[in-house]
Amino acid sequence: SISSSSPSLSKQQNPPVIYPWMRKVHINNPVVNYTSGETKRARTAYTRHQVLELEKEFHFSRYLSRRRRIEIAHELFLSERQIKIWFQNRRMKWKKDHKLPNTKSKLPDQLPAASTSSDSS
Amino acid sequence: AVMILRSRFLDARRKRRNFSKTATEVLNEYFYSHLSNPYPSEEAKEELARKCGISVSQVSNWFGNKRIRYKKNIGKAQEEANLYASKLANQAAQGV
DNA sequence: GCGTGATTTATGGCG
DNA sequence: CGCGCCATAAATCAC
Repeated sequence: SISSSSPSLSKQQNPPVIYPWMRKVHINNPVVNYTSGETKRARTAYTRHQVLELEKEFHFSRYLSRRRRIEIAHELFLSERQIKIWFQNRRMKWKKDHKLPNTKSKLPDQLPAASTSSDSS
Repeated sequence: AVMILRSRFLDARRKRRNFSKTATEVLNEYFYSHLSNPYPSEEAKEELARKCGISVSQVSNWFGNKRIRYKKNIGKAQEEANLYASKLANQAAQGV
């Protein structure tokens, strides 16, 4: 009676292994839901006005001077850090949108595939 | 003003489709066979994307969602984990 | 209402 | 040193 109490359970042999990646890592300014008891991280949703102004500024220039960053932060009631991060994220999105979906540049022009049939998977 | 509303409500996720069954199968097999560290390299992502007929970004999205949703409910995912673990074992036994 | 793929805020590492 | 890039976390959206 050390480990296996009953051999009839043939189904799960699940080791509750918790690998490091499964641990919660970003647990700042938590918000508690009292009806369910769970605690989750707060993520502010920017207002339509804030996003609109940020988009306008991004259209004007994709990078922000320190001076302009301070101005916008005050106008939109966001922190400098939030403005900086928004522009970083926006540049990443811009890159994703403006890169060709067909990025096969590393593909050798003629592959030794030769035959036009018999490919199955 | 209309453009703003369009950009806000007519973006890509409107026409969201689920991936094919075989694509999901391929992704899950990779995930559960690398459960100790389910972070595919860029090359692995490219191969998975090719096998699944989706983009590398979509592969990244899938792993991001999978990791978060797995660890949010580890117990619930055990069935799926066992399913793919036995599937892997069968494949290994048959030398696939 | 939930599942799931995509998007939006936010973090940390590294150059 | 700060700042940008990048992969990623976590919450949320939208179908």
